[in-house]
Amino acid sequence: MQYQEAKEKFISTWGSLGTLWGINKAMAQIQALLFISTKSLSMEDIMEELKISRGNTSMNLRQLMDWGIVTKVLVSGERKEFFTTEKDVQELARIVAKERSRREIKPVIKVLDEVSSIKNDGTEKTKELIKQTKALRELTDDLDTLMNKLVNQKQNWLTKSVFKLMK
Amino acid sequence: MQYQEAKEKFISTWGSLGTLWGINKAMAQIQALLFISTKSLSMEDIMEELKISRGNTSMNLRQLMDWGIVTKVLVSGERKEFFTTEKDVQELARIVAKERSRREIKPVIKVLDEVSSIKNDGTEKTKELIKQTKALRELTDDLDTLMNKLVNQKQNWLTKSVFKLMK
DNA sequence: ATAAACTTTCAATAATTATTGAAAGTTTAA
DNA sequence: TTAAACTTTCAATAATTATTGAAAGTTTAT
Repeated sequence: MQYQEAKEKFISTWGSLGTLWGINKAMAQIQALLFISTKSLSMEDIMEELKISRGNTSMNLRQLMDWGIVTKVLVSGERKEFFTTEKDVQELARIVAKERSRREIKPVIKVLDEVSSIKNDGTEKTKELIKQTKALRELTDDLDTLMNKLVNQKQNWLTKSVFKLMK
Repeated sequence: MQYQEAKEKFISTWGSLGTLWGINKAMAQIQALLFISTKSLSMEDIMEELKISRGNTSMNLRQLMDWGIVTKVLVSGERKEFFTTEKDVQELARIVAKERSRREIKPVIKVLDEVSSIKNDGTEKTKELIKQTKALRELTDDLDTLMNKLVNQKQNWLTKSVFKLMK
């Protein structure tokens, strides 16, 4: 496999994996392209490489910047904007975990709290609803906490003590 | 908030959260309905509660059974089939984690391996591609391993030692 | 063997989500 | 101030994904 093929394979795989970390295909592909690029890229560069429209590129770059994954870089002597992504995978994971927690998990916990605190009228079905939503709330909360803790250990978090402990 | 409202809120929230654990809306809603139900339900029951068609119900129930989340139960004296879901949240998490690892994460690791093992022709861009896909491969693999380990600790895995260690 | 009771399949359709491209908006240089 | 260079916006459209419903298939009771 040569460079070009490998690059395309990486970009398309990472793109379709986007759903796993909660973002859309174009967004993931732009990030993937920047991730393996040795220099920052302009909108023009990205459009050309990924064969997507200007509008699409603009919107998805903005979203990536909202997530804090991509940043603008000023290239002296150039008028147009250039973009780069966080290059450290662990920092990337930290950002993604934090954002998903904030955007998706926290709101769900809130709803589960509301649902599990309805008045217990003593009926079987009400008891079951309360019991099960409470259990789910706790699990979701635990997973969220764990994820954030893991991911906030900036140095070697995975390969160090936690990991060994669990052998 | 009364029972009916709480129930609907739970089902719709859990349904839209489906993407977070990688399944579609109807599938997640069926699972949610079964999860808070005190007895097993027939296809008819599910169709009626969720206002979805017979075909949709049938297909999504089959998928849930493929995942190993839902099982048929035989109700004596009844000809039609009844369904129930795993009621223990931790066991549920275990199943979901295992399936997602198998269906999504493992295949990605395979591609990252292929890409990162291309011939190093010494150019900057090739070195970058190899370096970054290797880093991503390791992170993905570590997260996958960790997830599986966590989730295979059947008893109190979250609230016990791991959790305390990370305080 | 037959028919009633039930489930599955799948082509058609609907709903949702992503993408385009051109007009409007903004910034910079002269 | 003007105009060129660039970015953003958003209505229209395309692509994708989910859902329906009726025909085909299966199982069970008699």
